[in-house]
Amino acid sequence: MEKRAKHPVRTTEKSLTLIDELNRRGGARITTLADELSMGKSAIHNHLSTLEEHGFVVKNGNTYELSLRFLDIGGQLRSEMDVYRVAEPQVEALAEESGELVHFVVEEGGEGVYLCRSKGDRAVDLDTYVGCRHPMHSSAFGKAILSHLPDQRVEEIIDRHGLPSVTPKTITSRDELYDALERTRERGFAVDDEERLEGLRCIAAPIRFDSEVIGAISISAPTARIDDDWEENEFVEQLCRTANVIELNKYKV
Amino acid sequence: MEKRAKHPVRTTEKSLTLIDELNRRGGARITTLADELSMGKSAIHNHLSTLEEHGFVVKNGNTYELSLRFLDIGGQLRSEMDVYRVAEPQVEALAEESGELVHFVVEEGGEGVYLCRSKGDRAVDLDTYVGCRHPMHSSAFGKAILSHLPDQRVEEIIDRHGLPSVTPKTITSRDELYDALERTRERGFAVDDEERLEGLRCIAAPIRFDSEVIGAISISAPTARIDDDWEENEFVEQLCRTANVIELNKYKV
DNA sequence: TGATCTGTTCTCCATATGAGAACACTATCT
DNA sequence: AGATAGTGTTCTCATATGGAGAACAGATCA
Repeated sequence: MEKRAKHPVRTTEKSLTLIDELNRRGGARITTLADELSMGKSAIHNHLSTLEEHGFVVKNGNTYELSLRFLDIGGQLRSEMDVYRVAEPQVEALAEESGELVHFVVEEGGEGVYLCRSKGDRAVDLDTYVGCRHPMHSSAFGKAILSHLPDQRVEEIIDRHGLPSVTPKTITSRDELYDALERTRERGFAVDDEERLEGLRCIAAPIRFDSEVIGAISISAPTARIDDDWEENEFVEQLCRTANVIELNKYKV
Repeated sequence: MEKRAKHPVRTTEKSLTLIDELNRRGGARITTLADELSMGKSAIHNHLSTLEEHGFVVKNGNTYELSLRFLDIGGQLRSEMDVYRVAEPQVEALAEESGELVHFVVEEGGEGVYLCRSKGDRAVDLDTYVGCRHPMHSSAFGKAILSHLPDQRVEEIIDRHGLPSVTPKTITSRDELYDALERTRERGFAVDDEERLEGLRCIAAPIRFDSEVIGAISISAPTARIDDDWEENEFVEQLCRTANVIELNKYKV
């Protein structure tokens, strides 16, 4: 259900395309961008100097880069979310207790967005970063969240993003996904058994408030350290207890 | 030395103004924005739906808000900085060791940008967040960085941002500032004695690489817990040792 | 049910955009 | 050093396009 703007502002779209391209390349020169995007040099120059004047772009020599203004805005958005403030210390505590990699994730636009990340002392070093996005169907946190969204939302999300496969075990059909969500609801937590990265298992618990999901917390570890007899798993208790603490603390805010 | 674009793209400026306004208000409706910015409703509608289509804005009911896309871009910028990757674990370690609030900051556009923040177990709760910006002259980290920048850069920064006062003790003249920078160079670390917030003292050490400053690390605590006989201060050794570790680890990247 | 808020769509003209050419630098080569 | 080939920047003007304003469509309320 991609929404198309009826009257898109083409000039703004050009600026946003430049931002995307700078983001992708980690900075670029005017000529490079002109070649790549087949726009005139003067146009690019005008856009970039406008973005620079407003602090969204910085110029190092002749290379333009996105500025930390994005981190400012993003950080502000995050710090204003009640659930983040409550979850952040708990994520750290769980990372320390479990020794593994712990994330806190919320959903936006049908994708999962990592808001917190904390590494325990033997944690694997995934290439996630605060703010990065990941599809819902191929992750434990995604299934934890989806399992408490109305079916209609789930459909919208699938329609929008599809069910792209990233490993041989990724769920790629609607039926499989709905089965997995059903099992997640029964168990109270979601699992990802190498569906997102081979050699990696994750478990995730939803964070609910007033019977609405507002995020999920997850533990990621090598297959060797997470037993796939889920009910017996030592991390499950730690995870669910932490999720519960976050839910309860949320009431105090 | 504010750079004015010779041929600003006015349409882009309008979109950026909207982003600023949404940022300031934490979301707004079309009518509100139209009244506040004295633009037509249709114009605002076109801009916002364009921004939404490109994922920079999300619509909740009739309220438009900035999306976590900003956190994505900002987080990516941060995670790609070598110095961040090296500093982050050290900031956590220093927070744990000192028990206080520790920040890692870099300079951009003449301001300090917080890249890391970690709280020790008795840390004060400042309203800083990852990505937030603060003037250089009224902070320990700022003076730590300025003290290793060429005078010409320091002048540019003062010209651009002035020396605004935030407490009675804030440095407000160039002479005072240059004296403070001189003392900082002699000591090897910078101090802020209630110059930024009454009741708060900070110490900061520059992080240098190839004789260039690339950031600073700081400890903040209530005046009662930081002795103003700086040379005797227990935190100084912890701080400078950590700064040194970061500088050395940076070579390995 | 009608009144009064919203947001959305449409049309059309004043206006801002950007291609392209000319210019000004800077670096590199001979 | 002087020539050459890259840059980024400025300028102009024909034309695409942005947005005011009006009309429309939903929502919310009395």
